[in-house]
Amino acid sequence: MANSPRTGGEERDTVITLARILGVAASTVSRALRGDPRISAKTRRRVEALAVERGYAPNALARTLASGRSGLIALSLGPMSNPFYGELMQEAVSQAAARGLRLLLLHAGNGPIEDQTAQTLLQYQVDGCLITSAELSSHAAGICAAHNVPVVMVNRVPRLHASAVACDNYHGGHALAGLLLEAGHQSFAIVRGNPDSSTSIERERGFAERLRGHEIDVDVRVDGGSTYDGGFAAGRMFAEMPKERRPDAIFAVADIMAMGIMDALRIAGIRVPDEVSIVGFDGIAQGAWPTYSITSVQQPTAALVARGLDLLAARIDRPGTPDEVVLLRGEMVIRRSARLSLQAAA
Amino acid sequence: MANSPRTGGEERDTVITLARILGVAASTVSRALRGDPRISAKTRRRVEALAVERGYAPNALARTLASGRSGLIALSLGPMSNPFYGELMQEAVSQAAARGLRLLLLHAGNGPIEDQTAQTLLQYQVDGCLITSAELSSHAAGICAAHNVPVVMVNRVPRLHASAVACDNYHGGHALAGLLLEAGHQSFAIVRGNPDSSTSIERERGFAERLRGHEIDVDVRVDGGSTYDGGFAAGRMFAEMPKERRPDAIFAVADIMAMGIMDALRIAGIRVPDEVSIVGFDGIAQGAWPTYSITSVQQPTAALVARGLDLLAARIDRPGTPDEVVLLRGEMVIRRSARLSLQAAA
DNA sequence: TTGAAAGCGTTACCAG
DNA sequence: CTGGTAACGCTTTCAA
Repeated sequence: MANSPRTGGEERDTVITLARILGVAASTVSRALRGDPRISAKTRRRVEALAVERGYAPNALARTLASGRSGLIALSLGPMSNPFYGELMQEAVSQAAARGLRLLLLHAGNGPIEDQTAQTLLQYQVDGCLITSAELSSHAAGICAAHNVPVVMVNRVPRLHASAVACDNYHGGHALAGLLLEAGHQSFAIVRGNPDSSTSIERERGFAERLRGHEIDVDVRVDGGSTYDGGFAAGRMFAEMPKERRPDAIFAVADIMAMGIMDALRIAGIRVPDEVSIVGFDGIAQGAWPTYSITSVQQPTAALVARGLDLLAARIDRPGTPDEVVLLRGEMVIRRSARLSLQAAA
Repeated sequence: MANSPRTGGEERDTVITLARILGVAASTVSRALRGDPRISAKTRRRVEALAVERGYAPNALARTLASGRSGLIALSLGPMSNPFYGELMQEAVSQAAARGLRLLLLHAGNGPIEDQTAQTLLQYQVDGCLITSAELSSHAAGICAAHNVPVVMVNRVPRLHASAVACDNYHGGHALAGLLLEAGHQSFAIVRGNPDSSTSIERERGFAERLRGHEIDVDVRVDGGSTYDGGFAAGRMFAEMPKERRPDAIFAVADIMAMGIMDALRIAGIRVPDEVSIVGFDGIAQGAWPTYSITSVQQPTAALVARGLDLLAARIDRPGTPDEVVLLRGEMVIRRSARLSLQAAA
């Protein structure tokens, strides 16, 4: 006798329990419960009724062992200090549940996913990985590839083989630059996030190229590390510049940095958008707070997650399916942190 | 042949693979890998060496099936719009990993945990549940109890049978009231969170009782729903009150609401702390931002999670272990949103 | 100290 | 349409 389940609790029902009660085979119960079309409607109803009556829940682990499918998706999240990841997570939890998938939380925070963590992927037989931002170590990525565990990156386009869903960052940056140009801005700054993430790079590229189309260069480029503090530091730097040399429009590649910048400027007594226009990216809820009211590009969070799960499902169901990169356009949200016309200029 | 693992990937090693290579029994490999003392040091070394060499990872699911222990902890989180839960989550992920446990994400957001979700607990044989805020439906709680799945609530003291770890909310509220009294405040308001959560109730009670000790009553009580928007609405209400009738000290039972209140007051041109003192609770990172700088009680997040996992571990290892409620004191963090002395009063 | 075999709960295959 | 049986990968009991 191998198993000694939790002492005290009543023994759980199994397919065999149900089968015995109904006088059918265990395999019949199993098939009926999964809606196998070969089972007669009558038998199916009897089985289902009994299952409900007794509160039977199939053992997902045993099922995995037998079928090779766990219904588990590994989830890795970026640092929670950026509310964007929290929003993404909530979306992921509810959408996964709706599809009958469970999320196994692998990692949250800065820094790469440790190799040791990658073991978990195998140990728990996850059907796939959903990775937002954080980089998978190449070793871990190798493990996934070797064992055919599909990987989908959300909000980042991968260097390594993996599928991805991201906002069309280039397009968003492009659009924001357009908005600022129309408002008659002359000198521009960019506050970068993580300087080697595709997200930051593409947003910057879209922005800069739109300016170049007007023969304008970005005057200042600073790294803000995708954090509030980084934004705040950048904001202080702008505040300390002599007014003539200070850019009159700033693009923070993440709203969370825009918030830091705005706070630093406010403390320095510099008025937004009267003296400086600020635009951000992500469309996090906090950006809509009245004290910030950030003009931004809203990430299509729900769609990002939905398409991410689609890609995962496709590669789970048809292992050969090639990698795919999906870009979704975000919507520009115009609020009050950037001025809209020349008249309003100082 | 039941199983058809992922097509394409090399077949994974199993205890049997290793056993065959070494010319020993599978049970020997199993025992050696788990450090069973009965295995000779020499055999153990050989097994370990081979396991490392081949990157062998035991199948956690098969292990669960045989042993009854999954190493899985179900995690349920409150709404991510309150950064406190994000902080708690990061802490939970890293501490769980350090203990060799994995987190299965059950739920995140407002609203109770659905009954259907509770099925997951059984299906995946979780060893225990860590629940922050959100209420477990009584049906779900019943399921846990019947199957002896230990439940620990973090940041909330349960009505139902379950263990709990929380900040000493009463004490925190008490301390904050003391601070405001010392500063010479005369009239007080409380902005409640979720009016029937133990968290909100205890914070309010501690605060009010300290005032009562000085024969002072709380003048205004409003519900803020533990959200920024709720705080903002409350702040607007305060701003609209005639100055003579306006409380000169406000206790928001959550920092996130304090932020909303402060923004509303700032917009109305009311100066903090010169005209009104604000204190919050939780000690979230955003509260330290220079534009807010909230005087608050810092929750001992890391300790909360650590003790929570301790309680869970205890009940997993010794199923009979009785429920326990642990209260941890938070530290008061004095910043600039509340004035400190009479002089500073308007 | 080690081996052999049974069993965990499910699904898949092959008969009927 | 349904039943029987083997198999998934591991742990555990029992025997040696």
